[in-house]
Amino acid sequence: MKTAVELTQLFRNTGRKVTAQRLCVWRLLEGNTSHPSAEVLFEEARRELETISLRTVYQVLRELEELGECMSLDLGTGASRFDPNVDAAHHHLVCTACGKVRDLYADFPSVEAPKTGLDGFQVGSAEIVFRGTCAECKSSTGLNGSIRPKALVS
Amino acid sequence: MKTAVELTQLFRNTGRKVTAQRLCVWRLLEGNTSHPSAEVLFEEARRELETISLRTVYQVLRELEELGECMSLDLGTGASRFDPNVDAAHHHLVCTACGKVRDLYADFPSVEAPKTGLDGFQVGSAEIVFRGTCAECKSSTGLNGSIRPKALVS
DNA sequence: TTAGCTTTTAACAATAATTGTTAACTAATA
DNA sequence: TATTAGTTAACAATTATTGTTAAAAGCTAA
Repeated sequence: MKTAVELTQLFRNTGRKVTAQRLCVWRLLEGNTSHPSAEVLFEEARRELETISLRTVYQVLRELEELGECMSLDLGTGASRFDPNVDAAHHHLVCTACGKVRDLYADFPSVEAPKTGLDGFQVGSAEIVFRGTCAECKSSTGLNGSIRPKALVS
Repeated sequence: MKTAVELTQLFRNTGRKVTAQRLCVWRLLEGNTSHPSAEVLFEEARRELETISLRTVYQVLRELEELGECMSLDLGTGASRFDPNVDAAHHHLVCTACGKVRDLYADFPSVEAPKTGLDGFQVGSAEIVFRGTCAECKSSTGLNGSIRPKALVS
């Protein structure tokens, strides 16, 4: 987790200007464990910077990703989710009812690709996605909204 | 893996007519380990049934999914991939260069969610996605095309 | 402080995957 | 064979995301 000063350095060092938008998106993401989508970040950012555009949020997210400050996750919830936690190895719990994503810090020592039977496939990373129902959705009457509103309702 | 006769029964038993389109899509998927997208299945289906439409392929895939005959996978390759292997526990190797998906049959005994620290999250399934480079892409000069052409080129 | 260059914004257009819609046609089954 | 379900074509629509353009705003180096 970087400080604002370090981030500023990083922007400068990579030939980028230190703008309110870049800092804002980064600040909203920093230490954020809710895995927000671009849209959600946009809404939050607007509270601080009323004129920020969704376009800029997307741009900044992509930059932060290029800089290794966050990663985008494709968890089948419709939109990419952004995770600032790029250092610690962790996995994800995805609620199939409401789309909420939680981190799971657990060591799964056996999770490494076998040496044989890969036919030359070179494995770089392993991600585990646990799917299920979060506490709120379990106790609710199904009013939480679904993970992909339009796609699943039909 | 069902036989054509069993599939026919299944369609009839669920009040569906046994059409050439339904059988065709199912046949193309049956025992198929290439995790094709709807588009790919459409192209293959057209060789047998020149008049089949992409719309119908999507419809049939969704039906087969509802019937538990296949599952759709969201592996970050842009389009959903369809897997007829719904019985045997297995995981996936995804080539980040060309988008190819391979099955990985390996037992990862430790991969089950911990009992504690879940805060009421009820885990239903665990999927492991290994990302890396397939043999062909490793030995190629990068002419294989990327996993998400438009999205990654920019 | 200003000039210059980068960013942002707005306002669109575009793309890709997928689903919805309608009407006409075709085919399965009772 | 009549009925009903399924298919097709031909679109429109949706959602997430990126591209584009021109104008305005804002960093920053000098």
